[in-house]
Amino acid sequence: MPFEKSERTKKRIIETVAPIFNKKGYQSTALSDITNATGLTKGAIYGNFGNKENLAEACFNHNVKFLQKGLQMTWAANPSSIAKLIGLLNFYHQNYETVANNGGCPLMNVAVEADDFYPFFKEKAKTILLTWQSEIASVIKEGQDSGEIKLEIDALSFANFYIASIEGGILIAKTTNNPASFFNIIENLKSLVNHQLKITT
Amino acid sequence: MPFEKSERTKKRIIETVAPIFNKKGYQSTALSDITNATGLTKGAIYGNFGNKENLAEACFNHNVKFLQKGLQMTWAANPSSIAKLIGLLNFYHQNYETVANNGGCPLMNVAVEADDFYPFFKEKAKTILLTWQSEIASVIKEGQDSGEIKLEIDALSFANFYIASIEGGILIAKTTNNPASFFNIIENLKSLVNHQLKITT
DNA sequence: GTAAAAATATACCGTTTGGTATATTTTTAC
DNA sequence: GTAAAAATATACCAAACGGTATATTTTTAC
Repeated sequence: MPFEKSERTKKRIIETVAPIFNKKGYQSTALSDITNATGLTKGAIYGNFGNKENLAEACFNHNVKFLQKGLQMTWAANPSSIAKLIGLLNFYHQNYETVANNGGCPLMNVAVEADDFYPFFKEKAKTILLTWQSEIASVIKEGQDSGEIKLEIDALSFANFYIASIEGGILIAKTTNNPASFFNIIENLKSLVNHQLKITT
Repeated sequence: MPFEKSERTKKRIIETVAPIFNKKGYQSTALSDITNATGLTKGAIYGNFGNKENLAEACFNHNVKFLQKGLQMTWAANPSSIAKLIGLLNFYHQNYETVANNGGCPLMNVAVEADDFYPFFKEKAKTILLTWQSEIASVIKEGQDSGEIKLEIDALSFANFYIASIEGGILIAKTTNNPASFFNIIENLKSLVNHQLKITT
């Protein structure tokens, strides 16, 4: 079949280079980093991706996909709203090391790097962040409809707080080399979900 | 007096370049950005700072100083522990626009950029972060000693949560161009301080 | 005002950057 | 097996990078 090898090579390049972009930053990762890591030459890279920005975008999408799948799997595995919110916190806890070793949260990395100078990447980070926020908020609203979660809770406000704490927690844990401080954030959020959101009958 | 002009020029360079470093990143800010912004030549820059890294460090210190002074002023202005914790949140609220226009939280920016590749800057960010954390924790402990704050609160754990939420809040607000989402985090934290920490007689 | 010293500008250096045109190799289809 | 096509490697380009040696200007001290 045509294109088959090309697709396999593209995939291999993305998987090899995505962690490097996430660690060094998209601007600071040089073509030489890419050719060294893959063992390919510039000709091969440009033949497959056209330019550095296309490859960077493909790698960013790949980095984000891991976290998006985690949310989808958590949603699918847990019927109740409270269980979804707790389950997602468990997912982040269990995968902290993986994320940390991969260079941290790709959303945060791109947001910080692109914030003041790369409008395209910034817009992408913004969209994903808002989607994430509204997905959490929807779960809270569902819980309110089903009688699981207190009606006086502002769904969007709590979703915002939930996400901010997680992102800040990754930042602190990674910077101080102390995973426990991230786990502490997770426990604090669980406590908020169980005692501030949940209706205890 | 000798050295006087040199000191004034250094100060001017730092004040001009510090926001650029904070926005573009320390690696991605080129000497040409520096000479263009200051109107000086490379000779002048190198005469004053020796190399790019020294200038970057001086600018980072300058960027952090604003936030450190805010904490000191808040501590000095508020005798009680609860008032200190609330006062600092007010300080962050009031200065959000200033920080955002300056390129965001310098600690976050340096932590993200330096995390996986620049050990010196990463160590610096780590130290400042831990100092900040322990300063918040100390205030909480003082509040516990004076009978203002519940004894069952884990001071370090709450300090960690407090800082993480603020950092995450800045990230989200800046990325989504929505200051309100940062103010929302601030209000949530105030609520936690007033209802979870404070002893209400 | 003048000489010494300090600060700044100019002109250069080697290296690395992203990118491209072309040659070579590998894969595909028959 | 062979010819066409696709993928990769090679060799190059101009521009930008951080940095430095030296010349020029400005400031300082007397």
